[in-house]
Amino acid sequence: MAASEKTTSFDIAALAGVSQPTVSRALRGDKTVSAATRLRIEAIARQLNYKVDRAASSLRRGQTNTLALLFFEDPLADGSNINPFFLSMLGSILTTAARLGYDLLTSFQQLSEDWHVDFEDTRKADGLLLLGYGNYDAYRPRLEQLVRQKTHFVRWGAVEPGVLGTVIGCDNRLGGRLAGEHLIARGCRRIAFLGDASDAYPEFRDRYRGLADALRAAGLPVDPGLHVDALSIQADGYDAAQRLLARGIAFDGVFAASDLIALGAMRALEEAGRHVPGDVRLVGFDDIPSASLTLPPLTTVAQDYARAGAALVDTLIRQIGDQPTENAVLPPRLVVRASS
Amino acid sequence: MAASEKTTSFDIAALAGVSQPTVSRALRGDKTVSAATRLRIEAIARQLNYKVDRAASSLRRGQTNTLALLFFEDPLADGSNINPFFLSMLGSILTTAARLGYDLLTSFQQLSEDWHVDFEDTRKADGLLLLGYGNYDAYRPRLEQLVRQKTHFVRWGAVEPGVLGTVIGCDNRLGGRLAGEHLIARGCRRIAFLGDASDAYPEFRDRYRGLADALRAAGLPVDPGLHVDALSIQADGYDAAQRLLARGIAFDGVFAASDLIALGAMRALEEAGRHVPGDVRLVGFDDIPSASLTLPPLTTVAQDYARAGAALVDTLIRQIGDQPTENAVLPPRLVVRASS
DNA sequence: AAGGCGAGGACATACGTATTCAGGCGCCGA
DNA sequence: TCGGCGCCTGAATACGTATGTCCTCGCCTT
Repeated sequence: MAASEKTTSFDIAALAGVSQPTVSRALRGDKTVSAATRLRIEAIARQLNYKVDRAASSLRRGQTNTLALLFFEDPLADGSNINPFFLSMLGSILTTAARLGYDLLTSFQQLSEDWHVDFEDTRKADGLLLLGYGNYDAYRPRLEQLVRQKTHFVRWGAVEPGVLGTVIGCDNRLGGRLAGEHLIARGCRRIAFLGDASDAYPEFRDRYRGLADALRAAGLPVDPGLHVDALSIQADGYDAAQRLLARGIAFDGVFAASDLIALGAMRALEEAGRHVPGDVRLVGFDDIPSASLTLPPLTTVAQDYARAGAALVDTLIRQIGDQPTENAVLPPRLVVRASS
Repeated sequence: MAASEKTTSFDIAALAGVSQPTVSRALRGDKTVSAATRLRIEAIARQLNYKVDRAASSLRRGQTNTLALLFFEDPLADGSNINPFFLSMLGSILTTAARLGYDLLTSFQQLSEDWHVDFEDTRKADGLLLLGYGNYDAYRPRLEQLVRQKTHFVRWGAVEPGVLGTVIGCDNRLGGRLAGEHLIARGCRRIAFLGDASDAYPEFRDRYRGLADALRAAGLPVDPGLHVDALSIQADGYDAAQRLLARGIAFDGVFAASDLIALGAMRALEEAGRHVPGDVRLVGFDDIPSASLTLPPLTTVAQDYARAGAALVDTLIRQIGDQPTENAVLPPRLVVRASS
């Protein structure tokens, strides 16, 4: 314990009476090292609390065994407000990465202008995990650059033809339909949609399409007047609901493109004296932790974030290992609570 | 753009007509490089999209410019359930770290048995950030080892004499007193406390002491029968409230040691027909994002997590730089909502 | 005019590990 | 008995950067 110097593989080698390369081989499980030697080396390493130096190993091998997680979002992504839905994925991402021998670097987009090249060029990480409800059009050039650079990355988002890179996402259209069918079954006839449904936000757009599917299937009209744009933050949901109210058009149900939007809308509706669910039935999307705690508890389309996180990491690591990977669509699930 | 090889400082050097060391010095801002040379090198580097290789740099300098964030918590820390209060700190931690030139590795304790040595020995990170409401007694040996190893680490927790390492925390006793005074001012005379108040959980203990301070100052008795142990998860709060109810002792106020406990208690109380705040006034601690969304919205003692995260990172980095650091206590703030 | 001094860079090398290549040793077959 | 073939292991080296040492050149001082 006197040694204040760092323990290196040379120290282990000396004690084991072998050379440094043998130590390296033994600890990496190389089969050319005899079992007896390996066991001896492992014992000594454990005893001295020796751990392979990450930097040296990375430098030599050219890979870091680290993944970078990037929260990228348009509105207010100042870090104090990371979308709780993505935050919920953190647990399973960490667990899965650790199980596969990877560490996780966390960051968010606003922190560096060139996040799309930074992690690759500096060799900080072997691959990127992109999480966020962003403006797809705005990010497209950067994604293109990632593809050009052959950076390994997996994104959470809308799975559709021609999408850039590998994408894992949920079946947003199905989710939208579930929400719509549920509201219709509850007697709603005029269902508003809060969320930007342009191609820049394909996830929200698909949720809207799902709602439209349900409406048409029930023989109900799809009224553009009942669609209000909103980004995925609470303040935007609040504004959107107010704009909807200001239009003076009748509605008896609201499908919000995300739970955060729904929370904002809920407040605006209550402030306007429109009681939920008495006057207006409300459904959200995501099932963030707060959803079950609101007044009233929020009916929502739940995404399986545990499975999502695992799938993201799994896919990314397979991609890093140059194995073929595919986009994946996870099924959503309707969680009925009191708001509808 | 043809080069599929990695760009190195040698490439830049060749193009700039200087040696590799000069490139290194120029990019690190070394003053022995003339301004003209530096500008030339910087221009070429930018053009080639050159970035210093993290692994090589770390190996050579012996430091990584990376911090490790560790969520450690006793109950249910399976990652799917990271305490939202600590999650809320993530934003300011990321921001502050980035501003000071550090990356952030994230992990949680359950993932590795020897987290307390891993990050230091592998040189993955220059320092550790420890976040969690843990059992202090259980962790003490590990903290002692960190101190022995001279690992740089800063912990969020209770600041008190004889504490191990550097600690940033909030004034829990003051927070407890604020909660107590508020409940007393609202007319409560028999206030229950939900939370483990042993020395193993010094933060909860201090909150309890603060409550006792307030009671005594008001000339009210401190009844041990009104104290029920609970760890900081919702399920435990639910159980604790049920145990309290089962005792059959009268109470008109509840101070929960954390918001998660309060949320669980709120449900148990409602299920038992004890209306909040009509029959029982309830106050929590932390001000997690969900607190304002519950039914009724939760009165709570807010911790300034933005400031907390910044202080943690700031202190840790100063410590890494061998500058003297001190424990710090941040003032809490009472946020009055409908639950009281 | 000669010595000195400072600025600006080049040279050599260290950081700790992983891998390629070559060699030693024992055992088997002919 | 000898060549050869595996099985292990050692020697040498590369990964890309950062830094200590030394050198060169130009200018200033006396």
